Amino acid sequence: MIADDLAAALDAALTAAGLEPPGPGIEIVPTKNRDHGDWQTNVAMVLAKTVGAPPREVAARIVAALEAAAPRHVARVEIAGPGFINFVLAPTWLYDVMAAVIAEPVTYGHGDAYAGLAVNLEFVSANPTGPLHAGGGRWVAVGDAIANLLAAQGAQVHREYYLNDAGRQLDTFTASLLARYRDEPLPEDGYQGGYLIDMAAAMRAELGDDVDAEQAADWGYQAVVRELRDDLARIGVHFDTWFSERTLHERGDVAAVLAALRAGGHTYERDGAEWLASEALGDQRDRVLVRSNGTTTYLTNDLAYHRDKLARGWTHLIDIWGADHHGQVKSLQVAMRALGIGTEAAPEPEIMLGQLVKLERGGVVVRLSKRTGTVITLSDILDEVDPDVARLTFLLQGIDTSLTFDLDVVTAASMENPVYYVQYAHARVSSIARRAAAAGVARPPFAEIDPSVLVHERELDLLRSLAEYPEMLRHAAALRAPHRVTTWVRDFASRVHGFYRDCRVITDDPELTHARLWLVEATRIGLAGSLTILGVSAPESMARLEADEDEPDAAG
RNA sequence: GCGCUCGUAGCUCAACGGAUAGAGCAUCUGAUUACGGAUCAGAAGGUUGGGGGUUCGAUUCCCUCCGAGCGCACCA
Repeated sequence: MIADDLAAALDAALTAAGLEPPGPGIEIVPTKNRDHGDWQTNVAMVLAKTVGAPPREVAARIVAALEAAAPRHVARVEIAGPGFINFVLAPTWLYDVMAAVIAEPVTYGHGDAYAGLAVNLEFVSANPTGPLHAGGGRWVAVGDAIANLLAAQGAQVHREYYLNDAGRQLDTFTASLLARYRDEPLPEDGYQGGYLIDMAAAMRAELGDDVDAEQAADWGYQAVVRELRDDLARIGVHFDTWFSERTLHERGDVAAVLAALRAGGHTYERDGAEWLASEALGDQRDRVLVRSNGTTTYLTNDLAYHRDKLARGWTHLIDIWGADHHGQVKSLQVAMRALGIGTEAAPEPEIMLGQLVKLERGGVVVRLSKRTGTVITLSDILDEVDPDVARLTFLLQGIDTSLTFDLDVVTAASMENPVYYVQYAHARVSSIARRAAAAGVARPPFAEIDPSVLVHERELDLLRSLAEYPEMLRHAAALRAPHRVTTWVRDFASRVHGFYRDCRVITDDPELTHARLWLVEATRIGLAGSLTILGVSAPESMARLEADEDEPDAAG
């Protein structure tokens, strides 16, 4: 590819000019502004200091060497601005891009940055005390997309859901369920959500009128987990493992972790409890491992859990947490290090914090709480919009920013959702292919077409986007930032629509028609590939939008 | 009080330390007897919260102030 060619040429030029080879901070990237050529490098500016000459002077030496042995496709090399070296390329470089896309219709842009890495990605993991709420959909969509991103870089990825089925919250849940079942007052800070009334009725229908506490605990837990699975299936996310916290206690994993920490001299007694000396390791303060009543804290259990994931063979752990849990990040990572796992620079687990979703309805914030009973579930959302809309809405922005999910905008006015804009682009290009086939216009083998007839700016813009796609994917994976894929595909879709408008594909000119049909195919590959990473479908056709006036009026 | 995260166009958000900070929505102007108009073209909109620093270059990194959200349990 062109990036490698340019890098090699630059490397050689630096040597020829008697300069140091490229080091950190030096980049060869596509230009943002077409006035600056097609690709650019900042090498002269970075080297200026050590060379002891002005950047433009250094650039001049490099350019002289570059011109002596110009790499393929390079039409011109220019020095610009503070010392950028700009490469002006012939369009032929883009025809190479097109060939590369066509050669890998399913995996174009994928890489091997994480080949050999076995990642355990834990996300969602909402407590099994009720249905997934609407805001939790963010972790569903983001986690699944990150898994896809990592897999596209060669990692083996395992999606895992942790069920906190051993804590006090589950007891409270059971007590609440039982209270609803017996039509008694809810316990102090019980779950007030209306869903428990429905569950109690379902339990009565299934088990009769003599359910005891133990049966209720078991049935309630099973019912909730079943519901969680169903909700996730509705949005198309599959977890490879549903891990039960109880297992850790039953197998003695928790006790084993405690023993290891004691052996390492990281624990001490105070006030009848057992503490981890975590402040000395970099935590804000020391943490309790074993309460004075003899039970272990979440931290101890979590340590056992993460150690188990590694014991199961995963070489890297990633957790996605809500930002409201950020206070626990340091504790867990520091304690893992006390167990000899991970380093300060590369902690295990890697924890991604995501800002919580703010739900609005008609511009008014809706506060959600299973406790107080205000529950808008993911399932409620999926009753109104299809999974693609829900997913892309959650993937529009980075997880560092708090996301406002306006239920009215996303549901009632869903036609404005960007997902349709992108999917429509895919439906359009698919339509062109169908149209051509119906008209008896066969696409000759790619090797037999002449791509050089593709000279329209719209056509070249499509190929430029596709040229950047692999790097974008690699970067999005490294940053665990699927919203970059969303940004890319929205921009790409915009170029597709522009191309569609200005460049008729099926014409009287067979050569142009053939080349454009292949360009359309490359475009389809880019759209479908990126949407697949996002977990959004790429439809070949869409239902025609009906004009608002055609909607049956409430008065009529 | 301590800590984490954030502050970019009217609104919602982008932007590997790079050149003139970009999109969508909303507003205003235009384009269609259609390879699907759920589209396209254009206009307008900014002291990137304030102030310092690092450097050839800062929305990005560091310090400080202001503002917002969230944590600071022998709950998870």
